Parts: sequence; C-alpha cells; structure tokens
Amino acid sequence: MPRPRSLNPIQIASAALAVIDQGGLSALTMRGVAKELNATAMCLYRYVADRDELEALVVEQALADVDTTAPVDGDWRERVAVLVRRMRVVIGCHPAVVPLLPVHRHRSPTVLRWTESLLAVLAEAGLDGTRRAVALRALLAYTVGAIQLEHLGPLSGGGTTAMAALSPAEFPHLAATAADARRVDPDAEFDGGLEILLRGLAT
Amino acid sequence: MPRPRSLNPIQIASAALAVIDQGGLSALTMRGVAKELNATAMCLYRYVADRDELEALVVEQALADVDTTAPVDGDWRERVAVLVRRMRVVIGCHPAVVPLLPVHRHRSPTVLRWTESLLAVLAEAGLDGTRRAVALRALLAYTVGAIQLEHLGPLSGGGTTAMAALSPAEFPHLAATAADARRVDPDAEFDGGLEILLRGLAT
DNA sequence: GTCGTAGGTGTACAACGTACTCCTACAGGG
DNA sequence: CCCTGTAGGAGTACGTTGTACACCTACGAC
Repeated sequence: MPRPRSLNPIQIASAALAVIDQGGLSALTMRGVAKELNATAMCLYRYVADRDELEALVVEQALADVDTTAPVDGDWRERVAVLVRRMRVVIGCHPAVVPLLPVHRHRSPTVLRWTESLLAVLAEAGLDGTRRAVALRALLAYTVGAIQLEHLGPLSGGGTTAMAALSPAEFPHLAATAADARRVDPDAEFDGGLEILLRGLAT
Repeated sequence: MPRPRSLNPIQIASAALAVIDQGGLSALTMRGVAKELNATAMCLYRYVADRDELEALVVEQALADVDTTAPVDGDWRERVAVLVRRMRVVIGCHPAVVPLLPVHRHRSPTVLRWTESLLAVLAEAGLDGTRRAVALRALLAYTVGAIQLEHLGPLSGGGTTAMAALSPAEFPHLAATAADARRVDPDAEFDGGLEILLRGLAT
C-alpha cells in the first residue's frame, strides 16, 4: 500500500564510503552523503537512526570485500597470517575509515565471520578455552593497533621523520631506531610484528 | 611591558582533562573547557592554536604521570612488561582520552621518553637496527590496540556479551570463545597477550 | 601619569546533527 | 477509472560546534 523506497542501505553505504574515501573522515556528514545520493539530509533518517548508524554502515561496506573464508594452504600460523593480511589489505584501500574501526568493529557481520574463521584456525592449532580467547584478543589488538599506527601514527611518515630528527643526546635509541624504521617498508613491518606474535603463540 | 597572562598551559590541560574525565570525550569543547576556567572560549586561543592542539594538551596531561624511568629489576622481558603496564594503568585512569591517543601519541614528550626507555631495554636484549624497529612497532601496536579494545571495543563488556549470544550454529567458535572471554579479567587478558608477544621476541 | 602592547571579551558566521511539519507519490479498493 | 490512506521525501528551524574579527582594557616601562 505505501509508497516504495527509492534508496536501499547498500546505496547509502556505498555513497557514504565514496564520500569518505574522497574527502576524508571530516567529509562524512549527513548533508554530504545526501548530496552524493541527490537527496536531502533528512531523507537519510528514513534508513538510519542517526549518524552513528551511518558510520557503522560505512565500516561494514569498507570491510565487505574481506575474504572471510578459511584459508586452506599452509600450517596454522600461515593460515592465521593470511586472514590477518586480508583484513589489513582491504582496510588499506579505505584509510579514512580507520578511526571508525575500533568503535564499530563489533557491529560488523564481516568482522564476526572473519573472527569465526580465525578462531577455527586457532582451535586447529590446539588452543581452547581461555588460552584461545587471549590469543584472539592479542591478534585483534595487534591488527587494530598496527593498522592505526600505519595510517594515523605519523600522518604517514612525518612522525617517524620528526623522531629521527630528535636530539641524539636526549633520545639516542629513539633517533637511531626512527632512522632505521624509515627504511622498513610497511608490509615488512606489519608482517614482522605478526610473525613475532605467531612465534609467541607457537610455544 | 605587556599585560601578564592569567592562565598557563598546565591549567588549561588540567581543566580540559577534568572536563573529559567527567563528561566524556563529547564534553571536550572550547566553551566547556573555558567555563571550567571561568574564561571565555576565545580566550583559549591565546594559548592553543586550535582544538587539535587542545586535544594534544589533554593527551600529554593524561599521560604525564606515566613513570618513564627505566625499570631495573628482572630480565629484559620483565622490564618491557613493566613499562608497558605502566602506560596501560595510567591510561586506564582516563578512559575517555583513549580515542585521542592514536592521533596525538607522537606529539607527547611522555610517549617519547617512554619509547626511549623501551628501546633501551630492547637494545640490552640484543635487538638492533631493523629488528629493533619492528619489535618496537609490534609492542606499540599491541599496547595501543589492546587498550582500545579494552575501553572502546564493546562499550566495556556489552559486545562480548552480544557475541556470546550469537547463534552457535552460525558462529560456533565465536560464541564459545566469547563465553570463555567473559571469565577472563582484563589484567590477565592484557598480560596474557603481552606475554605471547614477549615470547615471540625472545626467540 | 602616559602610552603601547598584548590579553580577554563579545559578536558573528558557517556547518553540523536532527526534531518537526508539511507535501506528495504511490498501491490497493471501489 | 478515480479515490484514499499511508509512508517517503523535502523544507524549515534550532541548538551546538569551532573559530575569525573587532573591540576594550589591564598592565609594565618610561
């Protein structure tokens, strides 16, 4: 009986993701997303309760193309690494959503499926109960933290450069390490940290 | 010759921290902080360039009582753990600043001194060059990530509870692990993850 | 006392999220 | 075919935010 809807949540999520990809996090406004859809700001409230829910939609849309199926090749450590890297790669395509991840992570079906796959691998590795819960949180913490450091930490490079320029008298190790760090590419850095974690899990 | 200042950066930082501790991150506004100081919003701009700089001040103030001196007791792994735990405890006293940490971390002198101490311990452990840089980033990523998960993840507990209530048919491992996770206290969880990382660093 | 400088205040504006009100396009019944 | 009830979309408006600008004023040096 009623008038049919002219938008759907996927269109809204896509538009919002486009806005944020193009203009950064500060461009994500109700009015901005509405304009992208040739609609008005208030119209969006027929589909989302508030801005918070719009953010959750963006996060889910950004994560949607993470492959959450269980990897089959390699031992369990390699399979964990594959899952974690898949997540990182996809997030890397939408760096502006990084600040939204910690807040909306637990509402995303993709994150749930991904976590389920991760836990399955950990179970195969012989981890169960509390030890598995701790292992999961450690992997989650590292993943979230590393991705944030990568994208927010130095506003991509500036922070590390600034640290490398610190007085070697006051901060000898920091200045030296920052100089070293500039020569490590982000992939190697991420994988290196992940490997440390996986070595720790294996023993 | 000029009129003397009636405020100083420490007063502003303290007032801002008080505001955010009491009213949460959303209470941190120029007007709100000004009211706390019995001043006007515009007055603050004689001391900080913009809101961003005020946030940096809050972060530094919140972290100010982290003891960044090098621990002396225990082997290097224990000393790393002591430094990391000191940071976590202090941040735990100001949970509302957690979302500001990733953005302003690299501007904080306290973080610089803390990092310097951490690197010194890693150097004693025989790590140098690229390997030390990677180890540091891994520890940083875990620390930042774990603290965020702890304070933002589930709005403290609700998310884990929601996950425990998921359909065991669709998410068997997740539902079980979430149920287990509810019985792990936060300190043990954090220390457990940290220990995994340190074990990985030791080999 | 006088003066110049710099600190504090007041006003104002654009942009934000969103509550409320109205108009109107459409699916079903006659 | 028209008519009608319902729900979608638009418009307006309000309170709050950060902050630019102009003004006033309190104070140290002479």
